[in-house]
Amino acid sequence: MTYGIVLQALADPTRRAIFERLRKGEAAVCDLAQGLPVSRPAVSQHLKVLKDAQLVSERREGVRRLYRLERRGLMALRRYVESFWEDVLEAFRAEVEARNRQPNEEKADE
Amino acid sequence: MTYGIVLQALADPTRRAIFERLRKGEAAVCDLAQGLPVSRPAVSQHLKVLKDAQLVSERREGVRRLYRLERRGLMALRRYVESFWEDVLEAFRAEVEARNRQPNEEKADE
DNA sequence: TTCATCGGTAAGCTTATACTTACGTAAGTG
DNA sequence: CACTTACGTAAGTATAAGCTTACCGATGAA
Repeated sequence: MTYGIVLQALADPTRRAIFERLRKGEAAVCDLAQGLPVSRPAVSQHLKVLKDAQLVSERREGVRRLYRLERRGLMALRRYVESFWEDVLEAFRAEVEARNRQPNEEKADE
Repeated sequence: MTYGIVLQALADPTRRAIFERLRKGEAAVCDLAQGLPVSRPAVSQHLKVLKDAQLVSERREGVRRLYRLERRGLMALRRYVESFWEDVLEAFRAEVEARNRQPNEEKADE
């Protein structure tokens, strides 16, 4: 049930850019802001959203705060997508099979 | 780069409700609207977004239009999530290994 | 202490977006 | 033909969301 907030967090392009940047390893807020067309406070706000979605986590080192990828949010999203994927594949298989069985007719349900 | 539009489409709760409803099989617009707290035109607009994201497809049957799940959008999202997932898992394994090598440091994380 | 750096938060603005009602159109029915 | 049903779209509106600047606390160095 937590995949909703994850999807919403990843819907924004700037947040995705931050998220994808963290793939290369942890980074401080000012480092992240430097590669983006938005201000540092905007990055802070985005990081809060990502953190609430458990997509990133934070660690303090002196005066800096290093952000990194966090597994839980992505795991929730993965579960959601995979369960759907199985359904979609199953529906696809059933459709192909029905088509092969009766290529000239419509299929009945169940 | 088509996963962006997919994420944005699935970020909205009403659209997710529609999407998840179609798991049970195809449905017409009026059927979908009946189970939702929004008007039928709103559902039509949401379906357009889902269709643009290749998450659903449409088929006409008489005066009705039956919508169903479409694989391509979900496939794009799945690829995105899986590639990230591998990175995250790899980072996690590396972290665990580093922790095991030097168990004396303070790592009271969990 | 004083100063600089890092970064979170508040306030305000602006655009995006999700919703509504009203209307137009295509397909089936009497 | 008229009439109904099913949808999509246009226009307008209200709220959400992302951005900015300004401000403040926390940390570390001189």
